[in-house]
Amino acid sequence: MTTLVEVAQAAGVTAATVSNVLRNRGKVGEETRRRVLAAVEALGYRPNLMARALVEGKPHTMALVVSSIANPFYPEFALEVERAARKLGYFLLVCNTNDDPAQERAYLDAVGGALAQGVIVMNADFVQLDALQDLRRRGVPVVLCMWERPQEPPPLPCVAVDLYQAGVLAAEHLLRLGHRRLGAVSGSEPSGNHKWRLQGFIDTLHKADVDLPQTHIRFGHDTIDEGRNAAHSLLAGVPGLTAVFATNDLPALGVLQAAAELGMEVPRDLSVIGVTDIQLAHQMRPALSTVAMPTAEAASLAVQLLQSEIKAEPDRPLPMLVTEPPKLVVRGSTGKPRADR
Amino acid sequence: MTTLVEVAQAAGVTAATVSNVLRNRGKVGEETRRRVLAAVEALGYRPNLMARALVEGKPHTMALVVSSIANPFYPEFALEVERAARKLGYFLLVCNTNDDPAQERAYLDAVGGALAQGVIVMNADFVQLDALQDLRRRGVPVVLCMWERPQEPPPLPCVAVDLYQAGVLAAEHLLRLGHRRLGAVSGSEPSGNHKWRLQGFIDTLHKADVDLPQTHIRFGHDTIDEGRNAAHSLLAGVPGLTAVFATNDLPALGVLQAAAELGMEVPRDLSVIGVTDIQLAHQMRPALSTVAMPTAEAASLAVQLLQSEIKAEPDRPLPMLVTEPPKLVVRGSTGKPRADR
DNA sequence: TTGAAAGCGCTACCAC
DNA sequence: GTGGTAGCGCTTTCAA
Repeated sequence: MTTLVEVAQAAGVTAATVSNVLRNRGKVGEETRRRVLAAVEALGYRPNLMARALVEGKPHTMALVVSSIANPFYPEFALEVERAARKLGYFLLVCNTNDDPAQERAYLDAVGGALAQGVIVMNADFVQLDALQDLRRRGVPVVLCMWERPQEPPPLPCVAVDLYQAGVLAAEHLLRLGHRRLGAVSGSEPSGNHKWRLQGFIDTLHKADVDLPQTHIRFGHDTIDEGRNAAHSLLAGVPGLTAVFATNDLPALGVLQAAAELGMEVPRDLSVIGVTDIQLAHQMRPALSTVAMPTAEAASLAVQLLQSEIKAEPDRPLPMLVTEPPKLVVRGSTGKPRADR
Repeated sequence: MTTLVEVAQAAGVTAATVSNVLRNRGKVGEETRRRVLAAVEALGYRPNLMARALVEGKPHTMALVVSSIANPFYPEFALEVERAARKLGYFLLVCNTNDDPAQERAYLDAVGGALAQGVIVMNADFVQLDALQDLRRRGVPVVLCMWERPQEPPPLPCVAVDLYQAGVLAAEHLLRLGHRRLGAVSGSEPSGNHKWRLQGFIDTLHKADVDLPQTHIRFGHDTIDEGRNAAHSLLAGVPGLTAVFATNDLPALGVLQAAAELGMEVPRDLSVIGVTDIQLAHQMRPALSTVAMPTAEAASLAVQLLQSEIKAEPDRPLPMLVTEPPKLVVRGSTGKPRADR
């Protein structure tokens, strides 16, 4: 590996000068600069980022902790985070925990060990808020992203999206279409993150004097397969449903499949709506109606917030950035119920 | 941030001893060790990875360069690479280039600057083999992964999968079912990476005296949407097709959708087969028949190969690791053609 | 068994 | 403008 000193020797100057040239820190003669640049080129020199990070006291890296990169939402989100981070001059280290607490700890320790200057953690059912608080107390900038209920903030700096509102929008849409017999499929456990979305849905139905009994709800995980299974159970257990709200797009796609398997036509026999608007939502046929999260905005806010945490005084009050509200996106999977229902 | 020296002071020893305790480099008294560990715990000390990397001459990091993390294959693959890398004690830095050469260069420069010890680059139409060779000449360990034609190796260390064979398997499967009027949708340009798969398909048909004229082939990119469009064009332009081979799963899913939109039932009216076996392939309905790539194996071989490149002599001959051949996976999207066709 | 000291490659500060 | 030099936090000889 070529080092600064070698370049300096080749150019007949000293390391300090080479460094000045490379960082554009004024004070460099035009001819010297030329010679240095030539030497850099000739030797194929690349500055050692580790050394630079060490002396500057910071690696130019942010970390993003996600639970499962296999869930398509995360790559899509990571893409946006990376874009935002790069704009600010950071590399992004994607840390995939596979829902394994040990692995999450390992990554957080690494970040604590200056692997990155700070970390964005995606809010998920299993995140250990106290571990994150510990990390923050030790001085590591931490941002929790995609907190779902701005009204009840977590004990960490966070980016929040009002997803109670997502449930409201979904319910209003289905009610407006005339649905009165509804079911729901949750992509998390009853006490999990999706509870707000579900509550928004239920509350809105109630206001319209439509009931959503427990028997019309299924809980599971955030996958197509579990959505399909839940839908089979729901459609078999509760005849006459005309619409299903899934708390996420992946289970919503599963519901779509279950409907197809049962010979139901969507949206004629069953309307289906999800939440998030992942790419698959519009790529499927029928395309999925959904409540879109402001993904790119959340990603960019998270990066901004992390940067401000990196620069912030240690004991300022907990900041929370709230995104635009989610938005209804109507596609082919929702429609009026059949007149005979 | 707590440093080694602070821990040492707290424990009443010197930095060297703390280091010895932490690295388990023998020669430490039982009681000293205890005191040191206590101090580490009390101060919440985490070793600075940058400093360690600097003195050891290597960060414990590998980089993976992918063109588009939005393509679901890459996250699935990255997951396996990370798993394999972690087993060997490396962190994985996922570098997403978005098919942007400038961004790719930036990442490769960073790796050249010791951001990572070496880099695995996913083979894609746009990878710049010469840029990678330059990097390698500069002493950076580079592995090209998913080279599609072991018989014609690239000028870099690589992990190859025989995907000509994938075309062969797909063709044999369709022929065996009785298809004689076939079409193909390629997820890359005619001269792109998928040419081998397509060639395997064509050659195999020829051997069975079945022709695949140029008019039965559409070229595009590796997405659902382009697959759908290509299929619409194909099915409109060539009536009577009974089966379509897509060189990748994503376009294959697009073909499935186009068929549905045209009111064709799969596999009764049209058989569809893809290549790769991404997760979506079995999650869709009908589930997609496909030729599965040995993804996990390729990932693990890539990591192994990179590690051996990291340790290798500079001028040894170019290594190539070849995976198991791809395997046919029959699901619901292929079947016999209708008797009247 | 423990300590002292020399760097790893770089930046930043202060002389010249 | 340019050079010398002191560290950043750590590991690793080599002495004690």
